[in-house]
Amino acid sequence: MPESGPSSTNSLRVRFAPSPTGYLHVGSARTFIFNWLFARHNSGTMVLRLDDTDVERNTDASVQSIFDGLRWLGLNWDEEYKQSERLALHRRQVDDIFAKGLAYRDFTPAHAAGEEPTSAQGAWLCNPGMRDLPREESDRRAAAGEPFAVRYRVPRGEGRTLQFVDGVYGLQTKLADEVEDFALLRSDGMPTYHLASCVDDADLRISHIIRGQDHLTNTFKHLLIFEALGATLPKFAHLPLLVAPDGAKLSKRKHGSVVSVTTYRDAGFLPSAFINFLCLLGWSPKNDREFLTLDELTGAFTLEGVNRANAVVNFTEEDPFDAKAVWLNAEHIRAMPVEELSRALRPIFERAGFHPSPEKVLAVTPLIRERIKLLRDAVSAADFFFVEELAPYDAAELIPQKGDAALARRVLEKAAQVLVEAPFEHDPLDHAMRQAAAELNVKAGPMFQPIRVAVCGRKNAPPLFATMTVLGREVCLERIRQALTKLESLDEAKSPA
RNA sequence: GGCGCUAUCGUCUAGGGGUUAGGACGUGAGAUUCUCAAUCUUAAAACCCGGGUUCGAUUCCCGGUAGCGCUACCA
Repeated sequence: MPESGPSSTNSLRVRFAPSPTGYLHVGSARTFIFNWLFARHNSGTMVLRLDDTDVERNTDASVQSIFDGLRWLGLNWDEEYKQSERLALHRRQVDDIFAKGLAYRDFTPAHAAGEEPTSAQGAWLCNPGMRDLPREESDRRAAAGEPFAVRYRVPRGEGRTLQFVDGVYGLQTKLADEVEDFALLRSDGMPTYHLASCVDDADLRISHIIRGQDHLTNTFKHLLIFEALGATLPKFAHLPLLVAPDGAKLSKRKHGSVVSVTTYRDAGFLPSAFINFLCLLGWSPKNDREFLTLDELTGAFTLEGVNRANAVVNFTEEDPFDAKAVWLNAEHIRAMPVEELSRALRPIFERAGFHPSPEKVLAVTPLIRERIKLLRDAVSAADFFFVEELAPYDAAELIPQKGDAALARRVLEKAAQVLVEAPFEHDPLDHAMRQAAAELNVKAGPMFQPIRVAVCGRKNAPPLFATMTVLGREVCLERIRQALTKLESLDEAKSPA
């Protein structure tokens, strides 16, 4: 369909515009993901723009953390901008709007953040004294160096209706008379969010603005700015908000690190699972599917599938992660090729202080992959494969529920005998051990439990023969010997009593 | 306060004028198994309230209520 040059692709362009005032939080991540999905689904362009006009609150650490989060997600973007580098354009456009008479200077001193606005009782719309200040006086005061903000002169008393069709929420209308004279430029010369955002969206030819629903009503102001700019209006689509179980908007301040993307990363979520989970919050493929790969999500994503009600991320004090996110992560882990999963697991083990060879990790991976929900679970699921010396455990664990220490000893002694000779491969081991059980006239359960505890140091572990195969003959025999010693000490402790 | 948005199991959601209101997570029970896990079967669990419209509303309309958002020289 493109008729001209090589660079001429689709004109569909979306942007993700975080402001670097904290780490990347899950709501922002979802907005990013939806934009990305929309762009890729439609072969459009994804723009990343740092909305950093709030000098006071922006930090480099935050910029870093946002990039960390985005990089982890693994979704790329095509173009990158920083608003702070585009100030000249913003100011020029403000001058333009002012020159057209669509804005005016407001010399009222700014009130401090958090301070109650002057007329809190009713809706603040404008300060007629400033709005109607004669141009000569305005110019004179400005020339005299008096600080001022520039405000948009919202049409009043004309009964004008502002409207747009939202890609998610449908037709939105509002009376212009109900929109306040919002600021375009602060008295320190910095553009406001509304101005900078619209100027850049127009300049970067953004075709679809997909963002959080908290901007739904701001959009009326943006309509006015685009009009003043003489720019073509992009399409808007607002996303339902992600909220905490108490219904409040997810905030870094109130909910802490559970809303940070890095928390999920560090706990061992797979990016694919995290993305999958976030997509299911406020969007549905409408075919009862829950587990979706990135490709499947890209193929299925449409704005029509986005719903309108806020979605709860169901975390608690005890458990910071939504159970569905955890389940999806387990699903994605199981869907991963063993080779790939083992590669993902290596750094986890390293960080925990284990340094197994890649081959060993590869051998262990299939044994634990159905037993872990988060990557970090692998440490507690597999530690006994890597330690030189088993962590101390209660000798009583060696005794099967229906049995006594004597039985445990008989079983372990028999096992020690058999294992000296038995080939260390799964099926032959299985065969040999079952035969040993038959000879002892012991059932599988009571037979294998003492051995499992001896070899793994705990009752719950992966299947015994596969585990022993990975551990190897020497380690198994040594641990069984140690278990027998433990049993003796148990007897000694008991007998004098 | 003003303006706006929203409302289906605990949570995420499907659906839509007549359905046993579907799925998933989680929870309970059972099956399987050398333990755990995985897997399978199964159970409990929802249309915010009140009016209309209609032969019939959970679905459409209006009102109420509740929640959320915006109402900054924050974004």
